[in-house]
Amino acid sequence: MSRTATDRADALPALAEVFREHGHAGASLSRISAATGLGKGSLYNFFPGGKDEMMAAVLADIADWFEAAIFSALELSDDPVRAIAAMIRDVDTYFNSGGRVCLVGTLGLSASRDPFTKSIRLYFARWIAALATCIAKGSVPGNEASTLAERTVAGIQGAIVLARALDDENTFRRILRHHEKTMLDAIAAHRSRHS
Amino acid sequence: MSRTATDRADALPALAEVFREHGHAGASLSRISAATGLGKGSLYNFFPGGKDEMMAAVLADIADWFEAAIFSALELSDDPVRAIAAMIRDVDTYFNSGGRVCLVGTLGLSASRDPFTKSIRLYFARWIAALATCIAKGSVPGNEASTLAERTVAGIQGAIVLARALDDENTFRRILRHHEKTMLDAIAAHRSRHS
DNA sequence: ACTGTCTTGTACCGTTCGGTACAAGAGCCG
DNA sequence: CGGCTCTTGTACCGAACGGTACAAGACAGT
Repeated sequence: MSRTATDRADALPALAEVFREHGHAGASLSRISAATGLGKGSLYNFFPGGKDEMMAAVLADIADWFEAAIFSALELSDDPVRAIAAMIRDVDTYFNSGGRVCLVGTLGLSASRDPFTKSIRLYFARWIAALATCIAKGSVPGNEASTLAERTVAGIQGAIVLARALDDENTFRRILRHHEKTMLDAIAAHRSRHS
Repeated sequence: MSRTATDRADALPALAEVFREHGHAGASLSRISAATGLGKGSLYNFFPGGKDEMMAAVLADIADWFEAAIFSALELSDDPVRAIAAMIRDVDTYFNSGGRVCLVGTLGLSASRDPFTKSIRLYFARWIAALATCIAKGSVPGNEASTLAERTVAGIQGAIVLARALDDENTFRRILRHHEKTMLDAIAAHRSRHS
């Protein structure tokens, strides 16, 4: 008995990968156990609620990471051009240029999303809102900034789907770069009009 | 014993819905049996290869439908503006404004896609190619038409993800309409430059 | 070192899984 | 109506499922 002093937080990354690859239904306890290196005993010690609690913990972890690394940066920066470029770069590395799936997005597509609908909705709503306020700081009118943010987040999700289907990282990066340019162009257009 | 004279083709729509909602892993035989109204005996009579053959049949059916209803129309029409508008309309109804998931896209995201990677890649490559040739017919240069088509298909997939996550049909339609306008604008711009 | 608490491997539970076997029944041809 | 083929419900298989129980073992406090 190793008593690894492992916090449940240490298992979350491996846990997330299993859910990403196999979905909620396909992530069996044996696969989870193999991926995390934890036996059933430890798993149910850390997550008494079973698979659903594991998924909830993973979603919360993802939400925290995005909030800290992306959303707050979008809202707090006073240089929207740099903030947008940083988001695009972070998104590219996080999703591994389309090689890594967005767990929140895929979970939302499946029928087993029911207990997590609120978390899923919040994740995307928060992303769009943060990006919209960032764009709006570049003198872009609010409603235009909102639709632009919405289209960008949707484009990122679509880029993941497409890059995975075509098994081509360049597809992902190409689409990402286009959205970056579109947002920066919008800011540039409204700024020049203001001068 | 009803001897319903049912061809396996009659079961494909219900089969597709089960796979759409629950994915390959989550679509258990009991669920499939309930959704199609066919017992295990009939299912394995029609699909001796089990779940994988069912999925393959569904994918082939989907590919046929898109080829007949969308792809060929994009390529054969000599009026790209009307063809694009028709595609947008058909896509909106087919995906039920984001209420219905794209099976090919979701399958590509999961780890159980392995036996179907070729079908998945073909589906998207075909869609992008057909849309690109249609756009190119509107005097848009080939490479620009290609990236435009790629972004549109990705945008549609992302719109499904987002509309499902936010549970809002308007999100889907809004994004769809934007892509329609973008393509038509590109055609209009290059056409006017030609006159 | 002893003890009590926390952690963990393992055995085990009932259920459901994908898949097979096959007999009973339905439709068709004569 | 008698046989023959095709279809289908049902029983059944071993394996894997999610989850529980619990004893053996590892740590911390004294």
